[in-house]
Amino acid sequence: MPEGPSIVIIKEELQSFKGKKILQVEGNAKIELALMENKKIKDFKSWGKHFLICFDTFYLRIHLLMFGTYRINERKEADPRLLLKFKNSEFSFYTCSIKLIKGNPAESYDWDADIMSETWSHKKAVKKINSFANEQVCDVLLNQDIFAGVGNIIKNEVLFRTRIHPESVIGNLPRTRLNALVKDARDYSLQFYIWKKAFVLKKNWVIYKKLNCLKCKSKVTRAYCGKTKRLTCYCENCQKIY
DNA sequence: CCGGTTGTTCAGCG
DNA sequence: GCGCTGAACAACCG
Repeated sequence: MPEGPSIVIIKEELQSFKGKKILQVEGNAKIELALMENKKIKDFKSWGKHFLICFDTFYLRIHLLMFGTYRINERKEADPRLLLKFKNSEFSFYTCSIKLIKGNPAESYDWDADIMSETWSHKKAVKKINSFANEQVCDVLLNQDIFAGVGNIIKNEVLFRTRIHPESVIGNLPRTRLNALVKDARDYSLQFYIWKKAFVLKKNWVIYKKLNCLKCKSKVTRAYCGKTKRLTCYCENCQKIY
């Protein structure tokens, strides 16, 4: 479920609940559920992999982690972490992290760092990346302070699309290559969103979990790269190391 | 059918 | 206090 584009899709699917009054709250989240009863949902927001349910004086921050799921007007068999019931409708979240945070999310996030945001800033991202000169590209792409919403699939695909070896060191990347990387992180995330909505995301993967390189047909290398040690699929032949 | 994983946090250690 | 490692969480897919 959980890379940035998928969170934007959740936000869209829940739009009809905006402004509606919550009649009943259930779930095993370790928060004070009663606080939401008889309150109206002010807004839904997303920042990277965070999904936010906003109320007047607080908001819920939901992170789906690896296995989180949700349902709208239907239930899973498992106990919901959070179930919000309305007059003739409901939605629920499962196996996720939920925090209740006081205040307004507008002030607590760097919105320009969200890869899916209308206000995404390429320039700010480049500036931040330059302070990680000794880090590997595969780690920096997963840094949520720089690329909020980019996950392991987007990382793999972007590195292949830009022909950059995952273990390249930031300080060695020519400026044009760094710009291409940042631009494609944004472009591919928007593409991921379109493909995901059309249920054709997986079939459009070009390197992630592929056996052979689509371009040169050589065997795709699989390794747990960088400090993050996340599965990385890449082509030794087509992706240049800097 | 069982191992791996679209993710993050935290304890424990040197 | 730092960086690093491993555990914990927990469910679905191939």
